[in-house]
Amino acid sequence: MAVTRYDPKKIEPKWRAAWDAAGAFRAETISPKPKYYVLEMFPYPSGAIHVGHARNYAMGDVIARFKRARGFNVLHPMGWDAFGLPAENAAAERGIDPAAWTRGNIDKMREELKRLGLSIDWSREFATCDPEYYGRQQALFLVFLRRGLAYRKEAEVNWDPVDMTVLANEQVIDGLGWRSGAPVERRKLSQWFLRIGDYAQELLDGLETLDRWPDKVRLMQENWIGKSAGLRLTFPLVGEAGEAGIEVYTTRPDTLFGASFLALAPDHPFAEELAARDGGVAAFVAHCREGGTSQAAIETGEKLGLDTGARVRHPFDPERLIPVWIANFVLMEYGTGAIFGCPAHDQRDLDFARKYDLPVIPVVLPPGEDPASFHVKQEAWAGPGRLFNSGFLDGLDIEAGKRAAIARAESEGVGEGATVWRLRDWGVSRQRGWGCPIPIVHCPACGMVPVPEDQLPVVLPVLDFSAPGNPLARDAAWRAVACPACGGPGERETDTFDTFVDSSWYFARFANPRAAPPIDKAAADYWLPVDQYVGGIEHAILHLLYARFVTRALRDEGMVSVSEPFAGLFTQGMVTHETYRRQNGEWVEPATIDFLHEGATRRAVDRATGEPLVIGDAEKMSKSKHNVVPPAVIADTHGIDAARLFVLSDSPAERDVQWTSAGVEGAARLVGRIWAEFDAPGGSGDAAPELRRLTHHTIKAVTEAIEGFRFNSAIARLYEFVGALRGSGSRGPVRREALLALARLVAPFAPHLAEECWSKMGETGMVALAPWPDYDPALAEDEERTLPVQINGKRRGEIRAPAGASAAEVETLVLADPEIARRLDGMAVRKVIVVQDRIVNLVAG
RNA sequence: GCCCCAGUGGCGAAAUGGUAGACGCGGCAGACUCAAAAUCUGUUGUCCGCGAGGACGUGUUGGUUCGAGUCCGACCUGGGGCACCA
Repeated sequence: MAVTRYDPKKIEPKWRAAWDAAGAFRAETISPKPKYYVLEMFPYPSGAIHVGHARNYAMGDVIARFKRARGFNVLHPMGWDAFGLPAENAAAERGIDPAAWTRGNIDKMREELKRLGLSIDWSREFATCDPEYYGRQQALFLVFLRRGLAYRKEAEVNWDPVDMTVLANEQVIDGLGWRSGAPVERRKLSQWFLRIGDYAQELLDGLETLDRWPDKVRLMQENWIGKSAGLRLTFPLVGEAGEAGIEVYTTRPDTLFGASFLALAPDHPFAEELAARDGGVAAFVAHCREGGTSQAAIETGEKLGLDTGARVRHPFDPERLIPVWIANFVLMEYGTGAIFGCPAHDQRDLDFARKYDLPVIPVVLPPGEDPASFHVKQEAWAGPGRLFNSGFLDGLDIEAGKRAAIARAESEGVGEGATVWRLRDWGVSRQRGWGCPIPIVHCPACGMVPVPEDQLPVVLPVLDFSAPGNPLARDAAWRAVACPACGGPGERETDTFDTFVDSSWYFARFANPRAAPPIDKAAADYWLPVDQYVGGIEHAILHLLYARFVTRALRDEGMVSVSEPFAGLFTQGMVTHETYRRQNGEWVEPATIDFLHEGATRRAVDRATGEPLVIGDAEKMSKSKHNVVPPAVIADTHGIDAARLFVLSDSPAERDVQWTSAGVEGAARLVGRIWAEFDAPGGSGDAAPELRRLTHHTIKAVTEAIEGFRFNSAIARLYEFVGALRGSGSRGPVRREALLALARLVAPFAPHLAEECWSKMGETGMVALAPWPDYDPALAEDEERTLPVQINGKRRGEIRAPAGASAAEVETLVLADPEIARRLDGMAVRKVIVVQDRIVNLVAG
């Protein structure tokens, strides 16, 4: 057996130093090889790498190392999504500079990441808080401004009245500010928006081309974009002069004759107009605003309405007058901010009508119902049927009714078919200090003036978080600046960009991160799109949609050539860990626990006190639950290779994996067994043909598994191969071929081990740069097959047949087999089904 | 409420419509050891049988098929996304 014990603590750092020294993972700028761009979503520098990061980057690394071995010029970069709230919190709590805190975290995490043995081109590293990066982002914003894709409008923010600061949505907990505990108010501020809506149709259509994205993500984006087709039409106001009317949007124009009220959003212009002259309306509108739009208010919120007294005429029946209400459930941001209510065929409208005693007029007759006796009681009918009580629409089905109603509205000039999107324009202003400053100067004479490109970057000052609020807004010296247009005194914009802006173009910057322009066109044309993007499902919508939008906007400016930034997307699962609590509910660290096994049951006790602990569900690792396992601890015990093998082997890559110490020990055993094969002198027997076949079979299986992201299956094949290698007791050139193949197959998963094995075989150069092993398809399969034989679908025996034997040959063999004949027990064979090389089924009776 | 996904041994899981449970964990037995740990070997879906072997078995229930974990219908359970979206 093995002569030496495999010691990852010594071996792993040795090979990392060797890769570094050789610059092994530097991507070539110009190369005759085909390119392959692998990218994992870049991390926020929180301060520590956890096992979840390790799994994420290990997956990308497997792909990167595999593609490199397959002859691709691979780009596998790393950077830092470095702006954001945690730095501000740390700064406020500890009175330190957020920049220094972030830089410190980056330095720490870079070292931890390097310990994972990732094949990253570190020469391209950057952080979004580098002025060299965010200054170029400011230049991109100028492009958006120039193209009319950026604009300013009033929008609501969460305002903490005690801390006097704007809160991010995640800082509002149950309607209260997370620090002050004060009820959060809605405040209107003038803010910057990007016109993602201009690209709604293209972003929707583009999803069809993303055939290497998970269906789930495409579907989520489709729903988020939320295209809906309907009718926009105007109800004329009674007693108002001329064209005055209220425009509504509906997806159910077929039910127009069932309209019994109109409802306006509380902030609808006409509602505000009414409020200005009617105290009752004003009070109601104010009341609606108070309730706010907090999650709790919406979920438990009562449907409230107020009859304004105004009346409109039905567009298809001018004699019919319809009351105009204001209702708290109507949103100004969607459609026209006004709806018509058809209580008979919409549950929410029905609830509202019952509450305020409005008429319920059925206009869709469900199949099998009698028009004379059909009534809607407490449940609206949203199903199919024939229209009735509906004038010119009578007798039509719902779809025909929609078309007819739209056609009539258009011919009479009262409305038109319209498309409405759920997708809203992207609000990018944040009233935060630790972010990319928006490059605008407010000048009393010239208004809003963009900072000219040659005056970029607008650099952040040293931020003082000792007082509440946005430090940029408090920094008078930083704010004061000469107007770029007139030279008079101006003030800098104090909003910074949403951090999603930072992450929506970084992949293009990696193509040449030291280039003078934001994006080096030639380099981007070579590297983009990202061939394989890897990240968490939590970014399925926002980050991935914003990046798709920004890429298109930059394409229209001629800065990149692609429309889609990410050709392939893989969404990986999380790493979870069991949780442990004392009887009093306190969380306990796994490292301080002893586990007692009694047969198949397992108990946890406190190592120090022996107190029995409650073993809870596996949950995402988090500090608050004390179930975090830092990779450094694993590196010191089992080695990083074992950790990489374990997190990739125990579950399919897209699913969560539960971290267990037993599981890592199993992976560490595999590491030891692989090493033992290389370290052992070899057996005395010779099973050459079988080993040769198994070698080729394993190469084929592992290759296909990696290509399909089935890393768990790939590693299972490695386990089998090592087990067979040990059992074969083989020696000689066939064994050497098998070991060299094994080292190369292991390299993407356990790269340090693979290098050590490779060098043990006397190979020069590094396995990280060695080509992937080829297999001979003919050698990968057995020459003779065992075919199960079924009788009437039940397995009743098996026969041996040459690979590729024809149906007739197999049939002859089966029918001649005495055991099969016995099992047939005199039954006549009516039909023989032969699936080549797989199975035989006899239909008998 | 709408949309989507998943249910397979004690556990994580595998399986182009073709031998269900590969591989790992855990368990059991054995080897090595004074002993333990580590390591190695064997075994391990359930039931019946001394055994050869047999029956059953992929959430439930129907169907398609020579053949269904896989395809289709209904239902149950769990998970995810969206949500006063007109």
